[in-house]
Amino acid sequence: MRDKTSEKRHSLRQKIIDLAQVQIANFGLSSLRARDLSKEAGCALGSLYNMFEDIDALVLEVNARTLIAIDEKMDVAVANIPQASKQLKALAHAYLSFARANPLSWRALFEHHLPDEIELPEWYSESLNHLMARITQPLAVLRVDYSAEVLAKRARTLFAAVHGVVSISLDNRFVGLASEALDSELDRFVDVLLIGSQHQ
Amino acid sequence: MRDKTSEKRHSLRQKIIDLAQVQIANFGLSSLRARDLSKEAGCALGSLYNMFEDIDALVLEVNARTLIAIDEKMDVAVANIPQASKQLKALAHAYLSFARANPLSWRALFEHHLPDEIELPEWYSESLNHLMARITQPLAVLRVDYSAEVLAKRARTLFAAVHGVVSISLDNRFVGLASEALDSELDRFVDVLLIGSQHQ
DNA sequence: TACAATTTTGAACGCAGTTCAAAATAAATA
DNA sequence: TATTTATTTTGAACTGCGTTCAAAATTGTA
Repeated sequence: MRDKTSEKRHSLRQKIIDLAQVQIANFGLSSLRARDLSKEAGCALGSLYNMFEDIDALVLEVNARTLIAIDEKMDVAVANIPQASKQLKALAHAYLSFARANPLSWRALFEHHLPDEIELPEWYSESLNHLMARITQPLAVLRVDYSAEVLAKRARTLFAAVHGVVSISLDNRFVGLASEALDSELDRFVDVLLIGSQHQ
Repeated sequence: MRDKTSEKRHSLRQKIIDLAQVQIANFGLSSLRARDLSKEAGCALGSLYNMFEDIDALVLEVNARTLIAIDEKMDVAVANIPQASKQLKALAHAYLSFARANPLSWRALFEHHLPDEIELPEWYSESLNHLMARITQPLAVLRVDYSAEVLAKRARTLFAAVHGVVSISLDNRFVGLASEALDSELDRFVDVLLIGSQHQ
């Protein structure tokens, strides 16, 4: 009967992650409540803390899924594109497109901060690295002169820049670019980066 | 005696903003506590809510000061630089330098989110616009062909990109660029943007 | 000085994450 | 199968926080 028990545990755990994911997607990270989740999952409040160290740990699970979802979109985006520069553009647009389609899940990735001293779990960092590798690949083709080390730096800088543009545009703190304008602005931006990098 | 009262009110208000500013600078936005502040300020808990609508309003005051401080650093940074492209680089470095010197205050600017529906007060938006104008100015010199509208878009995109690079580098979520490497990486990055923009 | 208006106060409220002793359930043993 | 032991689940209770508001203190006025 051990299987039955641990199976139930596992399926409840998944159910809770599912529910948290939906909640974050629909109402944002700040709307997540331990009590709501346990009620929806049909378990006791304390059971949540049997499944997860704390709410942060649960959020990490949801964010990991978001990272995977972004990665999958990126995978599809570059699938039939042979040219490396076009691949990079496609990646940027896929990122924007995901952020637009899933703004609250996407924002949760960056809103969520672990308390100081606490490190990200390795499996989470690996997801991040995997995402970064998506960028490294086409960049390596464009800049065969880059060492692995430089390549890694440039890939992260490139990601950071695109992320910044998407981020500030979708946050409505700064008076916004109209949403339609954002596509062409991002397109042009990646062009500028590529051209600049080539002429450097 | 009316003057005495409103003067005291005003100085208590300033004192509370001062205290909140120090607290955020030293221990981050998430360490701010209404009870701590009132204790340190030597007033009752309720008095805080006579001075500020809520804690968000207080945070906005602190963030406004941070924006002003950034603006001042930028002002100094470009003071003796005639060349527009060098000014833009100097602005980027001033931004990085401020973020590095005041990481928690700087992070509070972006960590803090008002609840949905609630708009930023106009005086705050104006500070943001003022900061943006710092970038618009040299960019206008470099690209006299830009209309005012395009100029505004490009300035914001430029800011967003630089912010993204600084942001992701200082957040320790992504495996970090060594701090020394960041300066030269940012320098090169702005070069790429400028060169790319010129050749576009 | 007596009264009215204003300001300050801090106990109390609601809500949220987290804990943990007790209850329920499952496993092991006789 | 009946009994004991181990494991898991439970939810009331604890703590900490932002916020409120009736009462107290203070200030202004007649």
